[in-house]
Amino acid sequence: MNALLEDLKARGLVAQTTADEELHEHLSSGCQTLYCGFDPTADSLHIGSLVPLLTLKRFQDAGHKPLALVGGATGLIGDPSFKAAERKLNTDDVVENWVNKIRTQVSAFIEFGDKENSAEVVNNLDWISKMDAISFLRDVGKHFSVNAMIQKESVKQRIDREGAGISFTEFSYMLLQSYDYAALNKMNGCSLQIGGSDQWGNITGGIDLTRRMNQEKVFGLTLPLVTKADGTKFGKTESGTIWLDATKTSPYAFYQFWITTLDADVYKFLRYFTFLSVEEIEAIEAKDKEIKGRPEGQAILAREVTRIVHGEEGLASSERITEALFSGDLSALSESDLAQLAQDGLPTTEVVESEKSLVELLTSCELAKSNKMAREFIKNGAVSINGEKASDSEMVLQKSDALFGKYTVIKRGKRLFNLYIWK
RNA sequence: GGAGGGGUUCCCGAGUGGCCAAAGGGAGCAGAUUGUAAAUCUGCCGCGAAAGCUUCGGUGGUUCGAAUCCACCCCCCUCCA
Repeated sequence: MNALLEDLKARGLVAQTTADEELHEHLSSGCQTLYCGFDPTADSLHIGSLVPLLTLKRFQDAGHKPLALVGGATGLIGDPSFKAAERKLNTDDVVENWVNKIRTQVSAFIEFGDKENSAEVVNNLDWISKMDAISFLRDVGKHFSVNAMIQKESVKQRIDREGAGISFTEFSYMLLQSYDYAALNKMNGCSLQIGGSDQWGNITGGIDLTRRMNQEKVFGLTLPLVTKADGTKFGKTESGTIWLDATKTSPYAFYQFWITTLDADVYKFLRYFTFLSVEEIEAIEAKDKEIKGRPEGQAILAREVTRIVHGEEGLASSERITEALFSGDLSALSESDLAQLAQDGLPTTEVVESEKSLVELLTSCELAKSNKMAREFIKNGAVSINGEKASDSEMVLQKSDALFGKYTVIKRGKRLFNLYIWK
């Protein structure tokens, strides 16, 4: 039995594996090379990629060599797996730009150097772009049966479902990803591919192709799709996707995302997203069960994950804001506390006028999408100014009323804040 | 290339000339309750203070009036070649 694999299973991180017993042996017989692909579909990865990224690190910590593959080539094609509709193609330079950003991002999660198990980042454009159409069709395509490909669950809905469809471009995606595996096996001796459970079809395709092209037996392991107990989609909030890039989702917003994790999910997420041991997590859970009232799991989860993604500083600033906004009296904050909040990344809006209506203040930032919504929020009693509930929808705020003649903190709903700085 | 079916507000999906800013569901948001949970209940859910304005793939047209009819175009699906 391999300890790493046992730990992954205990964490619920193993959805499927190929040749389970042999994989145990394989991982127990020294440093193995594994890879996981990340396709550039935006200028940043989001928390959906966190599980595979952390899993690469788990393998590295156990002595294996992780390769992070950035899909410079596959990103130009688009993975159809479990996607309801054909996707728009992005241009070369857009994808290239994204590749560079994601390469940097991915690199933060694994360790580089000159050790046997030091990580590497590879780009499949390096080998796929060298291949010509004839070789692709003869050397790769010949190994695939269309009959088998259309049976794959990952493209079924696109083939069976009335109104959907799949282009040859996207249908070919599986061949490219499969070829990646064979190529990495040949070049780097890579013998394990990991990925989300939606990648099962692509991974097994790669395993088959590697056997046929290189006569090598390689393995696959998929990670579970992260789901929430209430059935809603993981990783989205009102303000959209939770990105790993601090300029797209602030460390504070990131921290808040984890704080609001459902009780029913929090211990599972601790297993998935932190490096705390399974025993430690079980102890937290047991303790939370004893005390009634607010559990500690969410805070620990938020702290651990924010630290992993945004470092100690990002965590510290997130905690400062959270502390100030949620457990204190806003009017008790000092001028320097308020300045610090702005510094820490609390959403901030500058006000140049010397007076402005509450409705306008709300719509000038993310707090309200339209005047109508702003009035609705005020009417419902959802808005408070410096901790005081606002009830007059036609209210006008003066600069002179601001805290220290400069700051106004407006809250909408239970947990959305904006700091206004009067100039 | 031929024949047929389809593109509706975030998603699914109803709507075939006025009663349609457009049923229903989901998601989302807000209030009460609470723990910055869950469950439940209530309200909101195109813009506008209102008059009204903009929206049902695109562009034109018919009509007093169009998401609904016509023409052309774009995109998707199915079958045939």
